[in-house]
Amino acid sequence: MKNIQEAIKELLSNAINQLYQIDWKPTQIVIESTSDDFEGDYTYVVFPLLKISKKGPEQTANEIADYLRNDTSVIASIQVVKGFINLTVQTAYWTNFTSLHANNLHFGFASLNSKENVLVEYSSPNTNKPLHLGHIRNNLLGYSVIQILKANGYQVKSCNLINDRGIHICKSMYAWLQQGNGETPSTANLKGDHLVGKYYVAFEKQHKLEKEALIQSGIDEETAAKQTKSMIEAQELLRKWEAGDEETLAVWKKMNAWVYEGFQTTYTKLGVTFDQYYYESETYLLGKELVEEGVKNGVFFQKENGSVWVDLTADGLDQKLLLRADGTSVYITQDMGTAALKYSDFKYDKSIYVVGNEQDYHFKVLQLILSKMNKPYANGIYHLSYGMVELPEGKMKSREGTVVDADDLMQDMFDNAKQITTELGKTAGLNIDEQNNLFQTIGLGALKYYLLKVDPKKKMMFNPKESIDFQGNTGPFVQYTHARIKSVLRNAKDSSYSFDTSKVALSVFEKNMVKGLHLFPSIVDEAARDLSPGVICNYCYDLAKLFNQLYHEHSILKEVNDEQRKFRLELCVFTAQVLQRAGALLGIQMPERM
RNA sequence: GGUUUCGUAGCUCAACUGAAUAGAGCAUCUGACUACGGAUCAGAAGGUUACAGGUUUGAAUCCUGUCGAGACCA
Repeated sequence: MKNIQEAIKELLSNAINQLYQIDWKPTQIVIESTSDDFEGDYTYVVFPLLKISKKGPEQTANEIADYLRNDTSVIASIQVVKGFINLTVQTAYWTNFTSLHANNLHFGFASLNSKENVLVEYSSPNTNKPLHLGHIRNNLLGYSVIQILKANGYQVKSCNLINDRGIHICKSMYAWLQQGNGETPSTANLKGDHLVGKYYVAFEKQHKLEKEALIQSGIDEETAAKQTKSMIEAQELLRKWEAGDEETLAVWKKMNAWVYEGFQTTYTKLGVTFDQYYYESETYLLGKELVEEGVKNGVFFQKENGSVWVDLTADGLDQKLLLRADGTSVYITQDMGTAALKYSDFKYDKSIYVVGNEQDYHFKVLQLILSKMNKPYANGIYHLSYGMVELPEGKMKSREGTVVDADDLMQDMFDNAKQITTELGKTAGLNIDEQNNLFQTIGLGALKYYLLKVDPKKKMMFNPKESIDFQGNTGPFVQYTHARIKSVLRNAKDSSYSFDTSKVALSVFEKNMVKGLHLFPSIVDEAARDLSPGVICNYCYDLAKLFNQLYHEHSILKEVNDEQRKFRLELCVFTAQVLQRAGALLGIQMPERM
């Protein structure tokens, strides 16, 4: 069966070309869904055509409508309102469509691995403190984008570049060595990442006290910050680390191992996974050869003191340092090297970096440099730049303790789900494991939906004092609808739901439902084009809402007309199937009951 | 100082990339069947899309300026 939009565009282009002696391809025609206030399924707006028709909007619309009325195989009726042609599709198209795809578990998805190779880097945490709300947004976004791309046929691999070295981890190490008394996650009864984070905070506290003392003694703040005992010692640890000092390396390995264990627990709870891990301790020296290569080719230039720069002023940016006078590299140098490494590992066509929008400038520079060097992987680099999660007081700051911890938040969501579910008396018949599973599914569903429904590019607000809703435009609303459908299906007596497509009448509600389902493929496509899980969220909500409206207006199981009842049951199957698979694109599970 | 992103209902977010009366949820108020699940459904109220110009048959959307917020680069 031909896609209905394509068929309509073809009819329209035929009509327009015949009437006005031009040659418009069907692909040039734009149609849209008819607004709810008017009768019809699809609408063509004639205004762009007026210069060619040399007639008024209504007259032009009527001419086209009259032409289209000759062929009723696809279009049942046409209404013209001012410059808008509203087309109503034959009912049989919708009933056939339902019967054809209700049980099609690939509906809306492209065939597997039919498109380019994509590498998605996401999460990329530092190892000196636990994950927070910002990381959750990153992780969910990365995971969901991967599922969306896979559904569109891309071959996708994921990676996580862990920032496991540098001054930040040395700070935690110093504080632990000073004050830790050999404390471990098990003796402290604390997740490893939280334990290390505790010492990071302890370091900052001590550093602040020492700094204030120095300022009291007349030293300016900037120098004071560098000259505290704790900072000097942490820098010393970093030097030892770089020199390969065994004792330092042992502490570093031990504390990082604690962190990884903690991270893994959080990742598992969130449901995210990675095909490959990169560690900065192994990649931070990369990129220097690329800098040399660039100097040789004249893409970069060297200043008298030996430092290497690239001049991006012609591209509207500044001159950018690539290698310091003492030969040490900067962030961008490493990232150049890592890009090369990733390319040799994955031979990607596209490399997506899920990183916050505070690094927009950085990625612009990275891509520009690599394309100036004519690297084959330069054009494939794409920075999926997402907005920060803000609190009512502003940005989260670990130093000021205004951080929403990832594990705490997930626990809160679990507790809320438990409380609400119990209050509603929906735990009957479930054993403890099943209950905990359910609370987890609902709590995480609410959290994931909440974070993913917002356009990734936009910053978003989170108020810890107002708990995330379970009603209205939320994850649990969609989950509830799915559970409700499953309940209806459990109670159904019919052995088969196949129906005669010509013997079914469509009410407004039934038709809206079918049209909603019909949209799914284009939604999956749009979500990949925009790399936006929010598109999927909004769709799930709309679809669930359509079902609930249908459910209220029509009885399904008690419908006496056999064909109509089976048709509605098939709609149930179809809707549950689409909700379940759309949810999977978001990492949200759809429970059988809740 | 330069670059850049953003500003939509009291709050949190939409708006198919320029179309018909700018839509949802939360919060507030009102209502719903002895029905297959009320975490639901129906309704009311809430808007000069920050402001001022411009382009267009048509602007929240594109252009210019102003104000405000954030981020980044010295």
